[in-house]
Amino acid sequence: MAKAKDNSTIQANKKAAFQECPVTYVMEKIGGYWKPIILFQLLSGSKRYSDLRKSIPAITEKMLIQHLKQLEADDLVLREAKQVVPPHVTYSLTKAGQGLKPVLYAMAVWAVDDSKENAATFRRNLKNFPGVPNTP
Amino acid sequence: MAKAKDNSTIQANKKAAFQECPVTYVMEKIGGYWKPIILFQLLSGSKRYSDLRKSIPAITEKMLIQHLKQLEADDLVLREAKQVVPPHVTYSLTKAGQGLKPVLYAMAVWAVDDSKENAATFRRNLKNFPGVPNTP
DNA sequence: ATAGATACATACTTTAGGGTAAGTACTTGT
DNA sequence: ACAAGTACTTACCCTAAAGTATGTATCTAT
Repeated sequence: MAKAKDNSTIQANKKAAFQECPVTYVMEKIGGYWKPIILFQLLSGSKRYSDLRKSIPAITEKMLIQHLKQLEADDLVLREAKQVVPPHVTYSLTKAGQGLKPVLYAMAVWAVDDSKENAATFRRNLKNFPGVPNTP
Repeated sequence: MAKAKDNSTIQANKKAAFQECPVTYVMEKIGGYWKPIILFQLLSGSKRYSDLRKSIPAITEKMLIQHLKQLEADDLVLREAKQVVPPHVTYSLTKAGQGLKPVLYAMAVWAVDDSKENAATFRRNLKNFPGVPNTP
């Protein structure tokens, strides 16, 4: 993981929010660009490291293991390695990880609703999203 | 808002995830240290700017309006200003904002569950959290 | 012999977001 | 005359997270 300075306001705030706000607690565990996507992939069953890489082509290996390690440390995914050579490692959701299903589902429902209810806004957002050509 | 380079991988990935992953869509809207806390404050009813400041003492004014503006742009909160002088501005949740209630609730439920189920891990996390004295 | 597949690791750079500090405009109370 | 309260704004700095690039060990197939 990335090193973290012990005495910075940002860390203090993070800690406070982490302790007091359950939503932040969840964010810390499933936040970031890749974690939700990885978790989503694992919702459909256990996968090998290389399978994950293939099903998420845009992710770099660094990001992939980094987040897998983090998810493992947070007891959301389980790593199982067969002691063979060519290595064979599978990742799956733990019980706690499975428990996130309703949370992810609630989020997905809201997202679809929200992007439908104001489809115009949604499209505008996408248009104004940095790095998107205006009329492709 | 903070500037964002138009041609960066991070923005491209963000956009892709934003488009494809509903969870990321939600994260973009309620993620960050402060947004959940602000939203939580507004769940209990509309509040004045100064009230929000008082109920979230640790937040700076910059962060507060910055996120309020963002939330307003995302149509999650509604800003209402009385044209008087001393200004009088109230913020409340829009319908879309209210719609987040089940999402936030699901997250809170999971968080409590998770931090109970492995209370030891939770405490260890807190202990190892950067900036926390080992035995206060 | 060498290329490819497996599952990582590690050094180094960039960027988005969060933080600090100070200022604005206008009015009321003392 | 001046402090205090209202709701912001703006310029500048710092750090954590994301990205780039390359390396490692072992075996199999060609």
